Amino acid sequence: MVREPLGEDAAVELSRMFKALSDPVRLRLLSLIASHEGGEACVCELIGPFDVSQPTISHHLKVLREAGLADCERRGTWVYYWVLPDALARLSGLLQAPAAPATVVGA
Amino acid sequence: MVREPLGEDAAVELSRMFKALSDPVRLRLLSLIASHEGGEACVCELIGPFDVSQPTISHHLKVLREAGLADCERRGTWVYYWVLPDALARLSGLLQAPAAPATVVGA
DNA sequence: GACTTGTATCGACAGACGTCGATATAGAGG
DNA sequence: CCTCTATATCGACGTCTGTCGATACAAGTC
Repeated sequence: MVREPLGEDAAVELSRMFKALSDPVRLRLLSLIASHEGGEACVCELIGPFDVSQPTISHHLKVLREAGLADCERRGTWVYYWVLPDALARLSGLLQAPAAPATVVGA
Repeated sequence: MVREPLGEDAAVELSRMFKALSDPVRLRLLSLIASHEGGEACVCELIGPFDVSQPTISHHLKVLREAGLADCERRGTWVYYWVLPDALARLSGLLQAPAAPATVVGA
């Protein structure tokens, strides 16, 4: 990001991912999933911690999935979600550069 | 983020910063500023690259400022903007952990 | 002071977003 | 097959957001 200006297409794609992170409920969902044992969590464990309804949680999980930040799988009655580390790593790397102006990260 | 669930207050604050990154124009503005010589750019250089009006660019710059991602200073007729690296580094660090599950980053 | 250029603010509008209650779908178990 | 639990989808509602044109403000120049 600090090396060269972001292209228009790249900016559109990246902004979609950041938009998925731009809601407090979704951020907490993501961190609940990521910090959960085994790196995955059942939806039924993700409803209690919030003051919003079950359909709203389901909506937010869908947004995270469609942004490519998480994925899920049904196992019997339950659905389990996990974070996609590569997506987060990509965003992290994008923001990282400006913070270390003197550090040679190359190679 | 992977260590422990994000608190409600922290999530609200962080989501505000991510929201500032959730628009393609703002992402490109930020990268234009960051990649500009000297790490800062005059507003007059930030209008040409976009298809939106000058008031819209001014609005987006204000959003970046209010999110704590950038700051500005007037010098005579012109106003210069620069990125606040610490803010980006904080977001970067938050997203970084899940990407390196086996790497010991501690110490 | 009048004029010009650079930047910010204002008011309006269309579209997107977060939320809800109601309801549909999926699978397990009687 | 009926029921129960878990999850997703639907339709509606109020609010927030990105955009614009018009205009205000700031600073330099004549």
